[in-house]
Amino acid sequence: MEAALRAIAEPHRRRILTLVSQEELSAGQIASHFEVTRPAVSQHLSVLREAGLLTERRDGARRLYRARPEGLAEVRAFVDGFWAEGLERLKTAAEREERRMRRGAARG
Amino acid sequence: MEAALRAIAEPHRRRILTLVSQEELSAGQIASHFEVTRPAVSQHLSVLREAGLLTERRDGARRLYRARPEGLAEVRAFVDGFWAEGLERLKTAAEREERRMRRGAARG
DNA sequence: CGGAACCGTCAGTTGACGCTAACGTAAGCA
DNA sequence: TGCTTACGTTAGCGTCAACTGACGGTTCCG
Repeated sequence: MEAALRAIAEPHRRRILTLVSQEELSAGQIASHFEVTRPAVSQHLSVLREAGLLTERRDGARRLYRARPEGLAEVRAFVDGFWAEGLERLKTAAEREERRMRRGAARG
Repeated sequence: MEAALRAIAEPHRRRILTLVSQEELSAGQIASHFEVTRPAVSQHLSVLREAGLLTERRDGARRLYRARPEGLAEVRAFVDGFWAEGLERLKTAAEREERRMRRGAARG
């Protein structure tokens, strides 16, 4: 999970993931969307691949990349769990508040 | 979103968030769970607070912290959206495969 | 084989991050 | 007032991350 989080914490890499989530693209096609040099994009692709967020496939002299959403499973579990806890807490707080209101109304 | 992702990419900060997601804790109580020095924890708390993942409340000489799950809204939207896209893609791929299987069975 | 296209990798630099030690501040108590 | 507790903040250091430029390895075509 650590690797996945560090990977998507970088804006370029999030854009790369978005690009290859819809269609399979080559390294050159991906690099053409950015202003940084091609080696930089290549490094980002390595980071994403080692984090399990990308699959690499060779096609002749090119390399095609595609998103691998399963790599975000742990991250999703953490964030969703945290979110659910938060909602639960807000809910119980609201209920507590409601009980207090009712007590107040009953007493005057 | 950038700040939130960078914040939760650090293991100590994830543990801090988990700690204060259940109950409100003081800086000292939080620091007692770690082996790093208290100033280090204080810095982590600052990062989390500036990322919108924490609320700070003063109580006399102490400062109480509590998780703020709403700060993860954008992160959750990104990850969940990515996950949904992936599932959809896998689903259509499976359907395509099924059609191919049926064609193969019909022809021989 | 020669050359072009496509892409990864290797130094090397710059900036940011996480940490510790030392200091400063605000609240509580004798 | 003086001491203690509870924290945040700053300066400084080591380390890592992101980037560029130069180079090397494949693949395809004439």
